[in-house]
Amino acid sequence: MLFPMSVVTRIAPSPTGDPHVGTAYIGLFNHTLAQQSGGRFILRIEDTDRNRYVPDSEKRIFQMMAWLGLTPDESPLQGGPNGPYRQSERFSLYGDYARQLVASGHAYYAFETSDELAALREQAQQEGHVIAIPSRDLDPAQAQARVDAGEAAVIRLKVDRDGETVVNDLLRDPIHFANTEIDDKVLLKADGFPTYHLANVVDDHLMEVTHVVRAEEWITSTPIHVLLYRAFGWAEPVFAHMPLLRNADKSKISKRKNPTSVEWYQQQGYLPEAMLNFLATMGWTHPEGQELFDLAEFQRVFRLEDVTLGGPVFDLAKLRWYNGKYLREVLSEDEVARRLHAFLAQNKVDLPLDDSFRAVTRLMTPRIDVFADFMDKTAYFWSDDYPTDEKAQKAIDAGKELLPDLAAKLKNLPVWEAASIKQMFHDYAEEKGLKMGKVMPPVRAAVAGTMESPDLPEMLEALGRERVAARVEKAAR
RNA sequence: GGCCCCAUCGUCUAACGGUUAGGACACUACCCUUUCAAGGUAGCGAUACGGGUUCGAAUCCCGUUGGGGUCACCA
Repeated sequence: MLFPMSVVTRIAPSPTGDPHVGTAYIGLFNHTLAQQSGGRFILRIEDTDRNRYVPDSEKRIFQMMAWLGLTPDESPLQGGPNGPYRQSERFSLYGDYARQLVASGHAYYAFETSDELAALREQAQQEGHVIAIPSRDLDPAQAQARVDAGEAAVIRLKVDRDGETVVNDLLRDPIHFANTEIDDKVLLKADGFPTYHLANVVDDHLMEVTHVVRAEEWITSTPIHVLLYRAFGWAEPVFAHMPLLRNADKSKISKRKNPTSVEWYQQQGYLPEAMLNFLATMGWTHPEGQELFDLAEFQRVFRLEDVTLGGPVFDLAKLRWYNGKYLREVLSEDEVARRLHAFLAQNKVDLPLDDSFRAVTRLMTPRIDVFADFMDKTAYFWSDDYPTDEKAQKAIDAGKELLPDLAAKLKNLPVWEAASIKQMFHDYAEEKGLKMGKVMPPVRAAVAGTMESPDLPEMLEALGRERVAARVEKAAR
C-alpha cells in the first residue's frame, strides 16, 4: 500500500510535563510517513487545559524531537502556512465551529452543574447505560436565550440515539460502536476553551491532516471524531491506532515503572540513533530481519500496514544492547569519542578531547553500553586517587615480590607501546618461568585498582610510562 | 462493571493454509583470553484453551480464558 497523494501527519502533544517516550514513538511513525510521500509532518501543541499546563514543557518537547532528528515541517517553532500551531493561540476559532454545530442541530447548549453530572453519571452507571444529559431536550431557542442572558453553558455533541458509528482503522477490521454507547461529549467548555475532541478535529481539518496515527488509547473516542467530521461535512482522515508501549507487567507505560522521560535517556547517555532504532522495533520488524538500521533505511522500508498490534513491552535491556551496538559497530571511534566528550562536558566533567582521551574511549567502548557507565569504570585514568578493591589488593599482595622488577623494566622500556610492553611481559614471564596469569594481575591491580579493566599492555600505553611506573613502585612498597 | 482493542519463546518479533515454528534481547555453557567486556559457538525456551472449516490450521470462523484501553467541562 502506498499513499499516492502526499501524506500530512501530525503529533499533538500536550505540554503537561516531561517529554514522553510515547510521543517520540508516535512521532517516529508520523515523521516517517510524511517523509515517505514528500508530505508534511506537523507538531501541534494542544494546550487547552490550563490546569495541567507546564510552562517549559513545550520547549522540552521541541528539544526531544530535535535530538531524535524528527524535526517537524510545521510547528510553533518553525511556523508554517497553517498556524498558529498552539491551540491556545487558536482559541477564537473553536467557539465559532462549536456554535455552527449548535445552529445545524448537531450540538446543543448544556447547563448541568458538575454536581448534577456526578449524580447523573452514577444513575446511568447503575442503570447500565451511557449518561443522558437533560439539557439535550431543551428548546433550542430557550437555551439560546439563557446563554444570551449570560448563563454558564457548555456545548455538547448531540449523538444519534440509534444506529451505529463505524471507525475505519487502517490496522484493524472496521470497529462498530452502537450510538447508544456514545455519550454527548462536551465540545466547548464553559470557559470557552475547546475540549480535545473539538480542537483536534477542527485543527486536523484546517491543517489538512490526511493520516491520524496515534496511540491505541484513542480508539474509543474515535467515533466521536468521526461524528464530528460528518457533522461538519468534512472528509475524515485515515485513522491508524498504534499499540501502546507497555511496562513489564503489560500495563500502559508509566513513570512509576519505567523511565518515560526522553530526557532521562539523554542524561544516561543513550544515543538518539539507538533510541529510534529500538522504538521502530516496537510493533514492527525490518522485512529482511535486519536488527540495526537508521532512519533513512526505516523510511525506505516501513509500511504502516505491517505494524503488529500486540502491546510491546518497553525492555530497557534491549535498548541498552542497541546502544552498545551503535557504540561498537555503527559509529566510528572518532565519533564515539566526540559524543562521549560532549556528554561528559554536559555533566561537568572537563577532559581534553585529545589522543589520550580517544585511546581511553577506544578501550572502554566495548565495556560500556551507555555513556553514563563511563566515568565509574575509568576513574584510574583521570586521577591517581582511585580506590583499590579487595580482589585487586589480593592480586597485589600475591605478586608483590615481582613488582620491583616489573617497575624497573617498565621504566626502562625503550619504546612505550602496547606491543613492546606486551613483549616485555612475555620475556619476563619466560625468564622467571611464570605464566602471564601470574605476572600481569599484580600490575593490573596496581595501576587500576580493579581487575575489571581493558587489555593490560594497551591500558599501560594509554596510562603513560610515568604514571604506570609510579603506581607500580608505590604498590611494591 | 459496560463498550472497545489485542493474544507465537521471559521480552521484541518472523511465518501472509503445508517450515524439524525462524531470528534478536535476556539467561546458561563452552571457545578466545592477562582480568572484565566485546566477539564466536551451542543450549534453554512459544503458537493460552476448547470447538469447528479444511486433505492439511500458529494462520480462517465461533466460544472461553487472559491481558490492555476507555468510560472527565484531561489530553
